[in-house]
Amino acid sequence: MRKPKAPEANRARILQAAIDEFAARGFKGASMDAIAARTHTTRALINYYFGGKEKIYRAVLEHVYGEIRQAEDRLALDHLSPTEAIRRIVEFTYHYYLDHEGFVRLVVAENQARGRHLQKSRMMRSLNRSIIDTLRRVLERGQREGAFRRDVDATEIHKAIAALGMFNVTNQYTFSAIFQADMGAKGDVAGRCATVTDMILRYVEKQARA
Amino acid sequence: MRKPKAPEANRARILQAAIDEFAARGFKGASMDAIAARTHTTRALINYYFGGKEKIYRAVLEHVYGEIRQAEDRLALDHLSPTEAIRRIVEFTYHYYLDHEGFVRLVVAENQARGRHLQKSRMMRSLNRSIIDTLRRVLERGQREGAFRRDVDATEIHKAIAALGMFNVTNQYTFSAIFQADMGAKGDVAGRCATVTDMILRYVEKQARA
DNA sequence: CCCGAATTTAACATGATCGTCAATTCCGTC
DNA sequence: GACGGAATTGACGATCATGTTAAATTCGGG
Repeated sequence: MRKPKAPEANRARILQAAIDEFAARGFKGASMDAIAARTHTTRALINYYFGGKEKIYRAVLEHVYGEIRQAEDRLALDHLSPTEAIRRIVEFTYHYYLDHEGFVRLVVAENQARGRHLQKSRMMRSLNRSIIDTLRRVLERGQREGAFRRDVDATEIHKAIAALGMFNVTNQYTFSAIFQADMGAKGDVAGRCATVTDMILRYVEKQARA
Repeated sequence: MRKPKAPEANRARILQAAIDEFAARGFKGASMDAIAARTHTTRALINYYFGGKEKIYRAVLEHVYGEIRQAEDRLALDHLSPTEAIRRIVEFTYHYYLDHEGFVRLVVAENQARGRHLQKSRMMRSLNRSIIDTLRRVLERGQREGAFRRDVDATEIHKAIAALGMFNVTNQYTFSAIFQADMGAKGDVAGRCATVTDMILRYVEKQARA
């Protein structure tokens, strides 16, 4: 043991502040001083811990991606019917984005940067197999039971779920301003989530309902 | 008449350069000097024409939104069956986003800024009624003919079309990096567009097909 | 041919941000 | 209680970006 002054706790607090700052302002817009201010420390200390803006940004990305994958793995789907399992996945995803706008904003910012920082992170490749596998298992089960169509691709379904769920958060400002329709966490959230669930289910199920 | 040196042509060239620069780097990331360099002029001249970074950015937004709405209005849907009309709308939107990544990136950037600049622009409100009205007319026609469900909302459908089309462009970097699936303009574009069309049609049509 | 207003340029002043480094504080250990 | 390395800070220098201003240039009209 050497110097357990506050290294771990401090590191975690700084990381959380960095998540908030990068989510709020993007990579370029975020200020190291602002992160320091959020934690009552100094810019120099953050560099001492993480080694620069790029480095701490990468740490932020890895952290938030790890969190959502972890949450996805906690979904208990085995005892649900395929239809109910899909419904649960969609609703979980829809609300996860809604409740973690910071995560969504980080993903968007990273795409605006053309994935430049993500590519430099090796750990991503392995971390994200699980959600697709989970979805694929449900789809195959539904196909075996005769409830789902045969020609649906798990990746494509995941993409649709992500797209519909993210759009509700990412485009809430322009869309609601232009079309005067509630988006994000405002208005009839449950109703809009049900619409998305319906759309996905109608696509994967063999016969239309109602 | 006073001094028609090169004001209009210059102004247009500067605006186009600004569109490219803001699309490539976002509001904060964009540099007035970079815009000037793209047009072989100087930063001071741009300020002379537009009056500052905020102002020219607003001009950029109004211009690109005007362009897409204009293109949408050129869709000739009256002689198509409701189903074919929807198909055409989806395919048009999907490809418009693909072919105008700059527009998409501007929309994303503006949402990341929480629509701060868009709100300051009065002209937006009026400009964007048309696409929803067009869609609503098609849906009502389909309902009268008995092909479409009664409980579908035009705004909600437009949202879904926009979400699925935009995601293909906006999230191509993280998504394809993580899930090794082609996105954006790479891979089986036609096939992915067909998937989206299918999903929308299955949602609005009364009975599932195939 | 010259004037004056519209255009265009060069240079200035200001402020923000980042990384680094030497110096200082802190705390467990001997 | 002194030591030594980890933790933390304050200050510096360099870079970059923005808006302004005063000067210079251009061109149509008188």
